[in-house]
Formats: sequence, structure tokens, C-alpha cells
Amino acid sequence: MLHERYDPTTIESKWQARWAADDLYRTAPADERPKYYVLDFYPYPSGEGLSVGHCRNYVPTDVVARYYRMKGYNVLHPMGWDAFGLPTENQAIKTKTNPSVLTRRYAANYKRQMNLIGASYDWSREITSSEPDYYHWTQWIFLRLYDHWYDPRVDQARPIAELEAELTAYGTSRLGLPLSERGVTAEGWQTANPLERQEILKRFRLAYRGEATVNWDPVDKTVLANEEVGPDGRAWRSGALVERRTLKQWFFRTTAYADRLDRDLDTVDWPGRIVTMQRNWIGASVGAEVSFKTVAGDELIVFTTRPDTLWGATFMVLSPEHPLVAKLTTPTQQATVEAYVAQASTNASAPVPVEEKEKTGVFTGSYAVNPVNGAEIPIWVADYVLMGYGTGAIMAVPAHDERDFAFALKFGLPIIPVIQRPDDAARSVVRRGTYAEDLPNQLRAAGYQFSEQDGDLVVDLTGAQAEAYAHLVQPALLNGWTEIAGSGWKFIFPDVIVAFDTVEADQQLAAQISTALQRNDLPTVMAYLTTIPAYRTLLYHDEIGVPINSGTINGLPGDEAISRTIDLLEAEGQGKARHNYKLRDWLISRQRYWGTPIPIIHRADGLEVMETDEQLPVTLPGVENYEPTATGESPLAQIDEWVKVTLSDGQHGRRETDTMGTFACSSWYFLRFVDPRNPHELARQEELAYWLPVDMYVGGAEHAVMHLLYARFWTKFLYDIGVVPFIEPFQSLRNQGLILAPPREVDGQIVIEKMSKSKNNVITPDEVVATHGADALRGYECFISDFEAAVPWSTDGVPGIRRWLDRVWRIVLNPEQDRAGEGAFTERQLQRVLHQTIMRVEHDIKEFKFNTMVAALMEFTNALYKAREAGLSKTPTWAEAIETLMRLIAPVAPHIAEELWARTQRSYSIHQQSWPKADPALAAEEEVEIVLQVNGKIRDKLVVPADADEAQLRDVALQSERVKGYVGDKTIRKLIVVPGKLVNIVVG
RNA sequence: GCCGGAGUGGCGAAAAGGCAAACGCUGCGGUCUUAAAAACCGCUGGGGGCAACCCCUUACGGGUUCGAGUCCCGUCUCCGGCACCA
Repeated sequence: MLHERYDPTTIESKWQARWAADDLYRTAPADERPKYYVLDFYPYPSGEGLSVGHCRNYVPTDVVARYYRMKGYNVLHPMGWDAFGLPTENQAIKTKTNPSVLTRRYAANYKRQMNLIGASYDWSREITSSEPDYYHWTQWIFLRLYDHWYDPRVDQARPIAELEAELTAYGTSRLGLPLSERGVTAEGWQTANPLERQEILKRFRLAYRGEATVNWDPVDKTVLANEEVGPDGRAWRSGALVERRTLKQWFFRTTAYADRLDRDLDTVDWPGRIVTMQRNWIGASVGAEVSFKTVAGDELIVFTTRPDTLWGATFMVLSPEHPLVAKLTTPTQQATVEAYVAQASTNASAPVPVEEKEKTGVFTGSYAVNPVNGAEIPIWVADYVLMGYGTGAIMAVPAHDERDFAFALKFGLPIIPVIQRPDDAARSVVRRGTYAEDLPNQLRAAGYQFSEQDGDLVVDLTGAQAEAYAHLVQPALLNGWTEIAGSGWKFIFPDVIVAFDTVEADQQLAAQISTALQRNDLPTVMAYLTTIPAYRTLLYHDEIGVPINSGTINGLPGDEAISRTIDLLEAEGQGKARHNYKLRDWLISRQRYWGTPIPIIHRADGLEVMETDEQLPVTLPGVENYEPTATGESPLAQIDEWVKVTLSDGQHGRRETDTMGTFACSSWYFLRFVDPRNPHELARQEELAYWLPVDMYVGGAEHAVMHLLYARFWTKFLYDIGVVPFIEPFQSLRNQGLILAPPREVDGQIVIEKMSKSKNNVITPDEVVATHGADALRGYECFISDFEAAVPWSTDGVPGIRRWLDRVWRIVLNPEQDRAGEGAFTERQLQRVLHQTIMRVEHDIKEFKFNTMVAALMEFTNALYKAREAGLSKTPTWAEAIETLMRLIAPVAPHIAEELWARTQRSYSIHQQSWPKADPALAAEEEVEIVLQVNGKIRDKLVVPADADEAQLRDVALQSERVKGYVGDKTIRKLIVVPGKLVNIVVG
């Protein structure tokens, strides 16, 4: 009987309609089955629709979802829309359309495309982050953050009311604040007025309105993102020089969770590079705060990771934005410092490629006292110190910090080594004409390594040899001097040996050298040493090592030196251990219309008031005009009827007009999917407890830091306040590789580019489905390459998959066609391939090896053709194999699987069938081909029983004629036998 | 500069330290056909040999091992991230 040909267009739309009508993929609520939550990064719907690149995400997750359903899991596989944000808002302004209308239109198109490729989402759970019933709960979480603070003593968020109680009783005395954070006493708190209390609490709330330095475009009168400022510091659109402005902005206190965000990365199954990127972003470092007193008596606190280098701190540097800059500047330096600070504020905003940038800075005129040795050291201002990290001030240790080293050299500041080089390497150049003729012989006799260059002797030695070396060389010095650099630092003159170990020695030596050389550009010893090429690599190092020139900690092992110094400082009240992070608080304010409104009201008296839970959601007003205002305020600020409110106590207030950036919406959407229509709470407890954490989360690596970090932060906070019972939201994470445009030839060169509308090289799923069908597209998305690898789309690849599906179609429906009854393929072989294929496909799905999964299915199909050729199509194994093939292809090719299932008179639906069970015993080989090697080279192959033991293998190997030919009468030195694999005979 | 990741046929790629190139694409040859398409069969890393076979080959240079695409050291190239974080 001849069947009609495989026609994907007809069968795909037919089954899609049937599945939708039957609600086939509707997920049941929590039940007794094991669950599997497989989630795609929810997309931002744009007017351009999906490309085949996006499908690289949605097809594999759909394979996984379908596989786990067949395995008997209760599977949650939802989809929703990240709908707020700038692109839609800008499009709305341009087309004078309400952004919610655009969002619905774009999302509907995405949904149509997802259905087109047969994605099995439970659309009853579809969510849209810009709908009030969703952002109601974004606002609710905002208010919880606002109303909580982080208590590091218990490593947990606590209600603000509890902080107020503590402040009333103890002030901040028990909170363990860093030295650089101003505390408050119980009395100070008790006598503070409400506004002052608001200011104090702001420093603890997990959502707070604080000052932020931002890029301000004075022509367009708006705040710009870093990406909108060019490398020359000019605004991308207006061309104006961007200024740094300090504006009030809303933040979430991510930094409070820095340690847990770092630590808990150990508990997740994520790609290593994502974990690394998050760790780098958080940037944890341990060290200490050190309190310096200026000569005038002000306290200046720095953060350092190397308290052991404190004795080598020869100057201090403040960020230009540091609050004490003005106070510490002396009258004579005032004009210089003010000019520098002003210039820094315009320059610093631009994300200039900092690398190789010449250091700049100015002296304030003031001095501070080094707490460990009493040395008075100058205080400078320089833009290489950032206000946003640590305390915005540093102690400069130029001998062991690359930036300080460059700065000190440029401005002639002293550089004194205080940490011994771990390799103890040292070098000494004895210059031509300064030494007695016999010195080379003496050095040789004493065993020193040296070379002669133009009459200069360059001697390599160690710090340990420095003393002996100095005494050997000194008598041979006729005039001038030599020096030892790197370790054992010394200057050797004919009459005296001077150690280079203090600022005083530095000054004296530098003066002496300058006089001798008649130069005035060598203010320090290091300035001189850098002029000698042979020393360059030895002058600076930043490794942990044994302290020298460091008073009481001299000679301690490096790690001990650090902890000892911290102990010392703590005992004297001059310092304190501290963990520090590069991570900054999360700036959430956007001065735009299309975002979640921030549920805070500003009272006329300046106090912030939370919107009550009952009044949520605070909805966006429907307005005609979304243009940003000339003042850079949100357009909402101009809508009086929305902004002006009367509070329950009759007071007047104004709504906050900033909205939240979209990362707020995406920080919790994965929770809403478990109970998406709940009007009473974010989601029911039992659904959260059952479904979460997400078992498999899949999306592009471009969200490696921001989204994933913020979502983790919110999860931990919600855990602290008892809303969710888990600490990490995404158990496993995978990143699909990018799909690039097909290669094309330009001027004889093959170029591969990203797909983009502007380059007109986007390939849509619509066009591929139209010509080859959705199942072929799905198969090719899986087969194209390793899941994580970036790869150009190849138009030639899809027909290959289509051919395979055609072969599946024919072998299932025409088992008897073309049978010749010839060929060597046994029923047992077919059975073995059948069970091996089940195991391979299952393994590959779990390992995200979708390319080899498809290859295994192709090989299985090829084996069926061989079996048919051999006349096996009437056997029971054949029937089992055909049915198994249909089940195995169901996840990757759901439409053809369903059609074949129906055409072979099986009951609807294949997607509700169970996954076939592999029998490892039936999958096992009875015979294996082993390799015989002589000296590692393959010389023969033979087939042996799979369970042949070592002795048997050795015997058959030695009987092989070919092996004998290579072994000859040589001695067998070694015999390696790997059962089931090979025998290697080592002769010689 | 620092931190990741990757370099394998003409192409996309496979390969728990154990037969390199599975699977697919392309190309070539063949079967079927009046012909073409489709389908099916064979070949398709390089070199040598009439052949049986032999030698070489996983970016490059070393090393460990009976045995290395896989592990270690160094170099080069490409991709991604960070950007003066004290």
C-alpha cells in the first residue's frame, strides 16, 4: 500500500489547532508527581518578531519539556512578556500609539511564531509585566524592600520597625558599622526630628532614594546612560560635553547581599564562565579600614587589601569627589585643586578607555600621619581614585601597587620597598670605569653570575647575598658607586654602604646622586633606578611576601603580616578588618513613562510615605503624550491629576514620578508563573514550594550579570521575609550559542555577521517553516552545532533534516516496500540498536547535546532501513522499533510524530504517552572489535566476545599473525590489556 | 592589561586518556528513468604503492604516558567579559 507523501504544511497546522483546542499543554497545579520547571528567559517583544536565532532557545527547552512530560513529570513550561521599557516607549512616541497597544501587538506576533514552531507552552499562564495585575506585585515587593533593612549580625533582612527600636535603645553602637560610616547614638536618634530620622533610616533601607552621580547632557537636559556617551566624553546625540551631576535617584541595596550573592554561587549548576562573571562583578576583597589623622586633626579613613604594606605608605590620595577635599586644601593650593576637581567632574563621566591613561593629580597642601610609624605624608587629589569604591581615599604604597608606582614616579614622590620579593631576585650594575680591573675575576671566583655589556658588569644575585656582595665590590670601587636593586636594596660607595630603607635615606641618596650626575630630574632613588634598563623589571612587585622596613612585622610570613597588622590597628583603635565589594547598589530610577510606578508619596513636609498595600497597584495614567520633559523629569511629573494626592490624614502629597527600570519586573516573574492570576498574593505558598526553584533556565549569555544577579538578590530577600522557601531561584542554567547570519562573500572575503534588520540578513522561522516545515526547523535548530556554540545559519542544512524526516515517514508507513530480503542484519542487532538509541537520546537530552541526539535518531532510522532490507519487517522487534522511533522523535518533531502515531492506528495523543524504557542488558554488545597495537601503533583488529578477560585477550593478541610479524623476536617489555578495547604490546 | 572560552576534513561537527573524523551538508561516480526530479548504492583529510598495505594528520613548540584531539608547560590566533575597584 502506498501512502501519500510527507506534507508538513498540512499536518502541522492541523495538529497545532487540535492541541490548542484540547489544551494539551495545560499544566496541572501542584500534585504528588515529581515536578520539572523548565523556563526560557522571557523575551522583550519587539516589532521585528523572532528570528531563527531566538528559536535556538525555545526549541531545545521545548524538547526538554516534552521529554520530562513523557517521563511522567508534572512539567511547568510557561512563557510571558518583558513588556515595559524604552524601545517600545520610543516606538510609541514615534507612531503616536499607546505603548500597551504596541506591546499587545508585538507579543501576539511572538506568540503566533512560537505556536508556529510547535512550542508546548501553557498559554493559560501567559503573563505581561506591564499589566497592572502583574506590576501590582512588583510594587508590593518594592514596598517590602523599602520597609526592611539588612542586619549583618544575623545575615538577614529585618523590618525597619526593629531597627527603629534598636536605634532608640542603643543607637548604631551594636551594628558593627564600618569606621567610615557615621554612626548615631541612642540619644541622637531620640532627639532627631522626623526628617532627620528619615535621613538616618535611608542609610539602612533596602530600597532608598539617594544621591547618584549621573551623566547629564546640558543641551538635551536629560540623564544619559553610559552607553550614550562617546569615548571623547561627548553625548552621542547632542554632541555636548557630558557633565557629572548629582541627582536624587532610587536604589536597591544590592550591596547588603554581596556576600550571600557570592557565597551561594557554590550551590548552583551554572556554566562556569557565568559564575566567574558574577564573582568578578561582585568583586569581593578582604582587607582593612585604616584611620589616618591629618596634621590638622581631621580623620581620613582608607580601605586597603594590603594592611601589611602600611609602612610603605608614603602619600595619600583622595578622589576628586571626596567630601574632605575642600577642607584639606590649603589656601596656596586652593586654585589648583579647585581647577583640577572641576575638570575631573566633566572628564570623569566619560567611559574613557582608562588603559594607559596618563596619571593626573594635584597636591592639597596638607599632610597626614602614618599611624604605624608617625611619618608625615602628603595628601594628593587624583582621579585614579574612585569615590564609589572603598572610602574614596587610599593610602598609596608605590613600591607595591602599580598605579601608585606610576603616580609617584610622575610626581617625584618617595617609593620605599616594604615587601621582600618572593623570588629574592636582585641585580647590580657596576659601571665601566668605576671598578678595578680584577673585579670580574673576583666575582667569578666568588661564584656570581654576571655579564659584561660595554664594560658595565651586570651581576645577578639574591637579596640574601647582598651584604656579602657589597663587601666584595666595595674595595674594588675606584670612584662613583653601584647599587643593588630588587632585593637587599643598597648603595655602595668607595667609602660607605648605605641601605635604601627609609624616606630619609631616599632623600639623602637622591640628593647625592643628583649632585654627582648634575641632574635635577631625579627627586627620588626610584626615579634614578628607572633610568637604568637592567633594573626595570625588578623595581616594583605586588606579590604577598615577607615585610621589610616595617617595624614590628618585619620577617613575618605574608599572610601573618596582614592579620598581625589588623590586630595591631584594632587594638589601637586605628583600624578594623573589612570585607569590601566592587558591586554597587542597583540604580532603579528611570525618568520615563513606560515602567512600573514607584509606590511612594512625598509629603509636603518632605517625608516619604509608603502607599498602603490596599491601594496597590498604583497604575499608570492613560495619557496622550509620553515625551520626556525638558527638565529631564519623567513625563508623569506633568500630569497633575495623577501626581497630586491627598493622604488619609488630609495632608497633601506628590507621587514619586520616577518609574522602575525593567530589571525589577524580570527579578521575580519566574515566581508568578506558578500562580499567575492570583489577586491576593504574589503566588500561593504551596505552588511556590512545589514548583521552585526553576530546574532548568535557558537564555542568552548577555544577561549573565544584571538580570541573574538581581533575580538572585530579590529571591534572597523574599526568602528572608518568608515569602519563598528557597535561596537560589535557578538551579541549572544553560546559555544557547548565538546564531549568526549565513556567511556571504564580500570582495572575495567570507564575512560572517550577526543577524540584524539593518544588514537585511535576518532569517525568520516563518520562511523556514513555509518551505521545510516546523519539525525540520526544530530538528535543524538542534542539529546545527553544539548547543552552546555560536554558529552561522546554513540554509543548506535544513533539507538534510527534512530528508531524514521523509525517511522516518516512509519507514514507518511502508515497512514492506523495496524489500530484497538480502543483507546481513539480524533481529538481535535491531533490538540492540533500539535499546542503545533510547539510552543515547535520553543521555543527550539531559546533557543538552541536542546535536548528537538527532544524530542518534538518524542512525536508528538508517538501521531500520538495513533491517527492512534484511527482511525483518514482520518481526516483533520491528514493530517495537517502529513504535519506539515515533516516541523518541516526539520531543524534537512533535507534528510528524503525532501524524504517524495516528496513521498507525494508535490512540491520541503521542505526547501523552510514556517514554520508552531502555534495557541495558539488551543494549549490550555480545561481541566487540578490539585493536591490537604494537608499540602504540594499530597493527590488527579482531572480534572477540565482549566479556573476554585479560588473559584471553593476551592470548589471542599474541597469536595474531600480523602482530607476530611486528613483534618478531624482540623482547616483550610490557603488555597492556584493556578489556573491550585493546591490547598494546610494547617491544624493544 | 586582567579574567574566562575556543582552535579537528571543502562546510556544520563527533569522539568516559584507548580504532580521529560518527551524524549531516557539499562534491564525484553509479542504479532506476525516454529524460529530469525524488529515492537508493558507493566514494569523498593528505601523501606513497599495481596491490596487500605503508607513512603523515586535531593552531604551533615542548612534556607526562604503553598510548594524548583529550592531561601539563610555553607560544600564536579568534570570541566573550571587565576596565585605574586600592
